[in-house]
Amino acid sequence: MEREIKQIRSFNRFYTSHLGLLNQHILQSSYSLAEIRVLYEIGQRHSLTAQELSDQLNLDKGYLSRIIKLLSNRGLLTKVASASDGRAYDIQLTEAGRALLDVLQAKSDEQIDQFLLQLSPSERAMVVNAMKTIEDLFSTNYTSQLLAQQVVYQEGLKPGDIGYLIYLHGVLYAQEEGYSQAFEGYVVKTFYDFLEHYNADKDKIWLALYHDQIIGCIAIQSRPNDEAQVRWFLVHPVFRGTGIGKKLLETALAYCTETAFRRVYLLTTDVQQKAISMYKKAGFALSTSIELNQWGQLLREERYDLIIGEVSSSS
Amino acid sequence: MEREIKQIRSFNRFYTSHLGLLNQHILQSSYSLAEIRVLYEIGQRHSLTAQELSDQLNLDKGYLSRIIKLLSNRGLLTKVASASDGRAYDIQLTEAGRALLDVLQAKSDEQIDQFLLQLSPSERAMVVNAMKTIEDLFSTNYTSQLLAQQVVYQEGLKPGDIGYLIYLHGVLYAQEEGYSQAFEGYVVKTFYDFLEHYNADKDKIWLALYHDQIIGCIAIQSRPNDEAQVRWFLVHPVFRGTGIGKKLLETALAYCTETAFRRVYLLTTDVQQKAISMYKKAGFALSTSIELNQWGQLLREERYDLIIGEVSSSS
DNA sequence: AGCAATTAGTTGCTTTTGGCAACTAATTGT
DNA sequence: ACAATTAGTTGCCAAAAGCAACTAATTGCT
Repeated sequence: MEREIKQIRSFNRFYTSHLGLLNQHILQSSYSLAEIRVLYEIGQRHSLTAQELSDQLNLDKGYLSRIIKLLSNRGLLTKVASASDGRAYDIQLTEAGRALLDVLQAKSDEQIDQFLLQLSPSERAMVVNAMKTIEDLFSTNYTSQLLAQQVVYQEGLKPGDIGYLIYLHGVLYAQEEGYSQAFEGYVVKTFYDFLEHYNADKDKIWLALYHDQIIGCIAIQSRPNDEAQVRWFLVHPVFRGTGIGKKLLETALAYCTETAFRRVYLLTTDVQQKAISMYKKAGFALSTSIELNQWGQLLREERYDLIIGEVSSSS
Repeated sequence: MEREIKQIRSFNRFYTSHLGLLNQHILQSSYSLAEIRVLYEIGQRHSLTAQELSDQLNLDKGYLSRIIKLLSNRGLLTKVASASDGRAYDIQLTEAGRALLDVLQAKSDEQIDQFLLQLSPSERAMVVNAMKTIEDLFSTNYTSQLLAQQVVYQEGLKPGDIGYLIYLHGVLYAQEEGYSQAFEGYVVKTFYDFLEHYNADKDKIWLALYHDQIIGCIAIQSRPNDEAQVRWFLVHPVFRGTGIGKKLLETALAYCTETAFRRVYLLTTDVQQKAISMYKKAGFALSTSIELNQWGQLLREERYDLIIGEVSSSS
């Protein structure tokens, strides 16, 4: 936690100075930062009262009153007596105000553009994704359900995906279950096996992506005798409980049905209760289990099986 | 690009208001924002001159001079005549200044803490990573040389490292050489092989880390007959040309010498000219080469060998 | 309905903030 | 060695911003 606070503090200082640079062009215009913020806010929200502005921008109402008077004198905005409150005014931009705002915005956009040009497309994507992440997580009305709405599903792999999946397994299982480094080696082995015997007609992998980042995964690996194994079923903790796991599992099982696998099985450990309950809901039943001392833990490895066709659709 | 600019503009407004909220407690103290920023900057960088402060914080030197005088009068900082420049002063915090800064920082930390408590550990990690990314890519002194000064070297692996290394190989070789997805599968295989025959006494891997992120790597895999193979030699493009590759290679070869390997070899392709020139500088010589149609490219795979003891130290 | 309390907005007054230019003294480049 | 540059200071001034007293409309309460 200490380290995280330090990082955030550092970022705040960094971005303060960055925003300062961005706003320099405004300081060179004949308007103050506060004036521009007022213009901007009105532009954003069509019509509002001085009170709302003062709340939103944290400006003293006396100061704000003068700013509004000045902007009004210059013909950038109009005050219309409020219909519902005789004390208040609805403030709106005039055409001139809108035009000025557009010019200022274009200038600021140009600076952003200038900066973006120095980056490669993938670096740009990184920046934008990082900003989205921060905005999403900082916004007070945040729920993981909201994040989940932006998740995209995709079948198949692009370069880097396998590595990232191994990374996720290594990091998350270490963090959550205390698995040792050896577990990641095991994951490498399973992927090696998958790729070695890869059959494009039968083997499939699906990813759940949030802003191009993998946050969920499931795969079907074909086995002899029309059997199939579910592998690498994983949902990033932030996104759990939002239906992403369910969706992935459904996708994979639907595929098994249509591809005429006779039986689907999977291996898991007893610590994965959340996943196990999803398996059971989907019709899987425990078939065998063994004690293993593995990955720095004493674990019970369980095998679950599902006979296709026998599923009692319980959704 | 248009979409990206819009996203960034939105983030800037969002974070402006966020920072405004964070800074409110400072405005309630008896110091101005500028004064606090000065204190903060001095606290961060132990000792600096007014000039450096002015550059860093974008403050007018006249204004800054007065701020420094005021803070000095209040006993928060001291001016020591610079040893190297008779015009300049080294500015440092006094104990009182440090104490004040600590109090202010504690207040701001408390706010950040309050916010972080609402997030899960992995959400916190997401925020911190996103901030790091932005900071890295935005830093105006985005010269890799400067970034490289913050790079830390480390021997051995922690959970997630192998996956991340595979990820880096997959992404970078696809981006830079156009290698197909199959290349990443090959990397998985090499890691599988490494882990399968892992011998803690002989096999080693070194990482170069920037803010805990892997940006460079090299490994030594022991082979029969006192031979060793150099593997996964990689430096993230942003950090190339900063001596990180050289340092990694030197570390690995020094290890080979002291571990009494007789011969070191490595496999590479002719497109890796930058790496090859480093190998040659280190004493490696081309031994064999074959044409391969692999990973979506027509490549010449080359083997380089170095007989230990025969090295003509050319550094 | 009537009256006290509250609220939206304005204005006068004041302090603080911060920019600019002229100045001193030390340093650098040629 | 001397012009040009640089670090830092100071005087001067305008813009920015806070505070309190004020008007006029609204709300709440009995």
